This record gives sequence, C-alpha cells and structure tokens, in this order.
Amino acid sequence: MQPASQPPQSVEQLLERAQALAGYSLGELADLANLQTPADFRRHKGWSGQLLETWLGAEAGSKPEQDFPELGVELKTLPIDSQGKPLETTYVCYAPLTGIAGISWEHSNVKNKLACVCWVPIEACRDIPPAQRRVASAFLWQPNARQEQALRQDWEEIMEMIALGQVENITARHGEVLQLRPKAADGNALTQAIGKDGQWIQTRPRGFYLKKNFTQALLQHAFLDL
DNA sequence: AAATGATCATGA
DNA sequence: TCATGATCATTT
Repeated sequence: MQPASQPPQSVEQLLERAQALAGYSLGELADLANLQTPADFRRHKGWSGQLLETWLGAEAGSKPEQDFPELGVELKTLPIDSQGKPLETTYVCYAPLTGIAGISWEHSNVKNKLACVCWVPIEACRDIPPAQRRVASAFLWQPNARQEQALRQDWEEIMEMIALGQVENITARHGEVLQLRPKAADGNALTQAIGKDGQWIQTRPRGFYLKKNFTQALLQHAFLDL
C-alpha cells in the first residue's frame, strides 16, 4: 500500500481510499509515506490532517476551498476516544468580520465547506502517542435538512451579531452546533472588525467550529445499524 | 472532566 | 495577514 499519487477521480474512489486506511496506525502510514511521526502534537497540531491529505491525494495548500474541489468534497480528520466520542471540536473555516453585508447562508463559506465531508475518525486519546493512534472507518456525510437548519440558525445568529458590531460579545457558548472561537497564531494577532458604534475596531481573528455534540451525532448516525 | 480561549506550523 | 491543518492548556 502507498499514498495516492493522483487526486481521486470520483467520490467512490475517495471513500475507497479512505476506508482502506482503517486499522492502520499513524506511525505505519507515516513510515509508508516516508514521513517522520512527531513524538507529540504540541508543535505539530495539523500533522494528522496533512498525513491523510497525502494518503488520499488532496492538493496541498491553504486555499479557502474544499480539499477535493473536483468532487466538491471536504476532508476532515476527527479525533475520537475508545468509545467513538469526539475529543475536540472541529474547525470549519475562518469567519469574515468585515464586508459581510449581503452574505447569505446559501453563499457562506460554512455551508460550502460542509456540503459534503469525508470524515476520517482517528482514535486519538492524549495518552496514546501519535505513532500508535489508529485510523477508524471513514464515512461520507452530507447534511440532512435538520442538520443544515441547525447550522444555518447558528450561523445566522453569529453573523448578525458580527454585523451589528457585537463580535467581542460572542463567546463559544453561542450556538447549539456551531461556535465562534479565536483562530490565530497568538494573542497578538489582530484583524479589522465592526465595533459597537459602527466604527472599525481591531480584534482577534475568529473561526467557526463544529461543537462535539454535533460531530458525535454524525458518528452515531454513520455507524448505527438500522 | 469538559469546554473555552489560546496557540503552533506552514504556505501564498 | 489570511487561510489551511488542528490540538493545547488554562479556566470553569
């Protein structure tokens, strides 16, 4: 087995490739790709995701697009515990803090990113060294009507607060399934936003994240036998 | 113990 | 600086 040399030509091929990785440890996959596995993720936080991108043939880069634009599919790793519960929230995308007049949910980056996701769960309790963490069974997901409605409602509430100059009053507690949190290199990073009196202010950049209750439900639906 | 707010590496 | 890939680590 070896990493893909080309992007997958179809969604089916992508899913096949992803499911073929189930059961392998990150250390095994790194060795087969001639990559070094870090001893911990303190300084390598995105390593798992980049390893999977390599294996599945995603284009490297940081474009604000899906990982597989030809297929309209986004790739996301999801750290889980031994019971299959998410260990972390899931980053979705950067949140626009300016120029947001007229942005609708239908044209939002969040909706676009989550239109179709290839989820790759990884058993990743913090007491397991990265090399020994195992890939679980990948699955494809497209939001159903209820899920999209829940995402849309949170997104619209958060974006309205941003538009009204309330960005600094938004905490991670807002939103049932989608939350807004800082997303930056450090506390010194600043970007422009709308202030409470409509003026420009400088604030910490923000990102949208999926809360654990939401991704846990996705896992349950994906693997529930009915 | 869980969740929020903070942080790390990299590329364009 | 923005955006990608996320996990860390302090606070609750």
